[in-house]
Amino acid sequence: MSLHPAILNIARDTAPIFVAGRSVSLSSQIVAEVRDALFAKKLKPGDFLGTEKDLAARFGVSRIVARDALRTLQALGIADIKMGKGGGARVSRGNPRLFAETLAVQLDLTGVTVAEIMDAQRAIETLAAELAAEHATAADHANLKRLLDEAEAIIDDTPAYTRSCRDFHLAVAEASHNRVLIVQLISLQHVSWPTENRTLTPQVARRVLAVHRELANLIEMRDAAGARRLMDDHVKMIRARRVAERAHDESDHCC
Amino acid sequence: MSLHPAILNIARDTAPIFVAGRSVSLSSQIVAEVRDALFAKKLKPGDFLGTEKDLAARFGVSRIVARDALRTLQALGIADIKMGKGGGARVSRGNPRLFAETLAVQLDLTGVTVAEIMDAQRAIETLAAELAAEHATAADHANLKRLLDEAEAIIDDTPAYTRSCRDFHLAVAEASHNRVLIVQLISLQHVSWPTENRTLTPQVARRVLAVHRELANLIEMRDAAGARRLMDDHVKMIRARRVAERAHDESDHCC
DNA sequence: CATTCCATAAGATATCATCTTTATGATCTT
DNA sequence: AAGATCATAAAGATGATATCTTATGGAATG
Repeated sequence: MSLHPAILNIARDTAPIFVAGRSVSLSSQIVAEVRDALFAKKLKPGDFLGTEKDLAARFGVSRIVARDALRTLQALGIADIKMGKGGGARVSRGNPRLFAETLAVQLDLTGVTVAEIMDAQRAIETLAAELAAEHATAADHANLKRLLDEAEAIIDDTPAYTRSCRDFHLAVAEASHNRVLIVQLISLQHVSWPTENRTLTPQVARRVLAVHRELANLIEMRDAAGARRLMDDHVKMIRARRVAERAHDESDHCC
Repeated sequence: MSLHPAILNIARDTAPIFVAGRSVSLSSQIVAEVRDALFAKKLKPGDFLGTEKDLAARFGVSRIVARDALRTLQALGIADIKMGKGGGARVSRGNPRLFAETLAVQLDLTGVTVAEIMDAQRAIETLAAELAAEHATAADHANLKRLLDEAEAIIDDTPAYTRSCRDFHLAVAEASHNRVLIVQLISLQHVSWPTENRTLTPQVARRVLAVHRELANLIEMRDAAGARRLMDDHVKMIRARRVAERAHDESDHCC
């Protein structure tokens, strides 16, 4: 039997079992079933969920319904679907990127401001810096230094330097070894980080690099409180710049 | 024309336009188109996306493909779909609950620990307390007091008291008036907050209530630094309790 | 206020197209 | 002749299409 028993307990009969009232769609019930099985540890990443035909047969529904359910599970990042022989749906390993985009969409739809995002980013990054100072490994220290050297080499290439700075901040979060903070930072960067940094002057770029160097130093010296304070000030500065940029954009659009 | 122009620029011909290679599915291309239109501010919440038939006709695909795309957009929280006359798909207003569940699933799939979640929660809640002290309105203060009185009345009803405490923490986040922090806290609570609190003694419950009262006071007195410090200690305490509970559960399962 | 009508999503069924893995077989090389 | 390599076919799966029927929700109608 390829399908996990947890999935089967609802599809125990050949006849359709969902027909009562049809208050919610059949596909959403399948989705709920799989999600709950996941939370209940009856399913784990990598487990085979079955092919479209499998699911249709087991739940006593048409292939369309099974497809709808798999489309939803796929969008939710719960299932990975492969085409071709040996294909079908499997329980996904986590997908931070997909999740980051989902958050980005939701923040966009909610209409949050840059200030709100940057404040949340400050919350995440200050703790990340603190925990990085406590938990960073030699590999983390080396990675931070590599990024700093790379940044210094491309300091005049504004787009590349901006990307490098983003990677440095992410590397600090990775050094905290807290995957929740990492995922949240990726999400927020996806929304907040500019693709082009028009107001970045060489002077500012050098000051930012100096702060990053000091931050890497504090982390390596395991000065958690110092790293937290410096990151706090640093992100406050970034926040001020972003808010100013946004205000400038708005006034541009008005005129 | 009911559909937004941004959607149309890809469906400019009657003949199928996606046929080249079919390297990615037609439905995913429609999804990408809508998502990008959203990010590019060509679409905003409430905008009509069209009915299944509309989309199928405009993109030159079958109704099933349009369905698949709508299923995905729905799962991503981008589209709301209504049945019946006058129905169809519209761009969604934000849906924090959906998002919270998505995060919960991803954290589950990634296999993060309680400690990681509680650390992230500390980051969010300490800043929320700080900002609440700065931005809370009279309505926020009243809401916090109402929740405290409610908690005192039901302090012996453990499940209800646990829920009330969760609501208090959420109310603090709401008093910060930062929607990103609110959404993130909802997500984390969805994963971390126990449905039943077996190790909660009356003594601990009273101490928690006292801390909450002091926190509400500091917020009302606009003592941002004090509120932050107190929340920091409070969440650290909660973290210690949760980690201990989890360790106890693990050992239970082993024996 | 209840009823009817109708547009719409939800669901079912059948069929074909396309993709991907796997097995097979022919050909080339040693 | 044995083995390696590449082309090809088969099989199993999703992707896509067409055409139905059914359930639902809203608005017009009585």
